Amino acid sequence: MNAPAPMLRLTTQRQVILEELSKVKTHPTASEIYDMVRKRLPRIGLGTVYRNLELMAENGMILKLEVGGTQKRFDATTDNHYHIRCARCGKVDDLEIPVFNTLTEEASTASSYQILGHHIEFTGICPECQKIQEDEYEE
Amino acid sequence: MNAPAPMLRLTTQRQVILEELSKVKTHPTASEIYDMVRKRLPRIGLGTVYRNLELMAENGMILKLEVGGTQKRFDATTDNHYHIRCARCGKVDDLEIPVFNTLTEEASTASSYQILGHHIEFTGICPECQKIQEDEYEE
DNA sequence: TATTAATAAGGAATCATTATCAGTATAATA
DNA sequence: TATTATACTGATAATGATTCCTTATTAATA
Ligand SMILES: [Mn+2]
Ligand SMILES: [Mn+2]
Ligand SMILES: [Zn+2]
Ligand SMILES: [Zn+2]
Repeated sequence: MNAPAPMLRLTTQRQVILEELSKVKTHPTASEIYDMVRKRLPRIGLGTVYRNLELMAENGMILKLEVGGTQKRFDATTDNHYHIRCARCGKVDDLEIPVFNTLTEEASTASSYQILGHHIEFTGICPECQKIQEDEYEE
Repeated sequence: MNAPAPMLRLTTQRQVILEELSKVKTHPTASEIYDMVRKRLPRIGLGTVYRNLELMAENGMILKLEVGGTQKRFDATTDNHYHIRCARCGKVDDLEIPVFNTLTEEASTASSYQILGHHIEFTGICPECQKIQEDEYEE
């Protein structure tokens, strides 16, 4: 059996991390969140940011996105939705298309895994990077 | 303008890496591939494995999977298909359901990104881990 | 209030990956 | 074939993201 989950306290640090993450739609990395939070809590440690993001993700308060790139990203919007990542600059945006709940059922019949969920990651070039590419082509 | 892409030589190392990767369906990590290849080329360096996996992925010879977990995984099957990852042991398997080509079109209309493609990652519990969980429950 | 448990901060440690570099192999060319 | 240019290897160092560890605080509870 597993140890009982410790009860989560709503510390100042935890609260500010959640507030700052909720303010943005950019799916920031841990160190980006660290920079945001540090403006309000200059003494906070990077480890604290990591620990709390991890804990909050485990408790379903936020999403931990394991998308492409070297760093994990975080999302305060917890309802299931899809993402698109720019292949050039790495930016991650939400993609506003309906979630395919049927996919999970279809996967259940096709696999011996017990399906828990799914995530779709689109890849593309963001508008800004499209412009840059056009400029490069002219040279 | 960008420098011309250097021509790829088919070195022994590159060939053996590709052959060993093609043998398995497990989506191995770089260090797992290193272990496989070392049985045939004991002097190969880990850096060589990383370098060649990267180069072959850039040239479309293999896929570099940016799925959840701490390590990248590689796949010699380059046609578009979906994956499922065990939330407990991290194993990655193919999921045999048809690819939704319509998704890319739908994403194009919903987003200002220039869509390049998409990948679906299902999450679940693999058969082996299901058994382990049952055993744990009995205790 | 005394005790216990959760948490913070800071720093060290770990792990995956990438960069550097000197020497080697291969391909192109004279 | 000899020469030259270029891609490549293997060893090692460096980097970067994340986790771990230790001590001090803080909050909850008896
Ligand atoms: Mn999102
Ligand atoms: Mn596959
Ligand atoms: Zn971009
Ligand atoms: Zn498993």
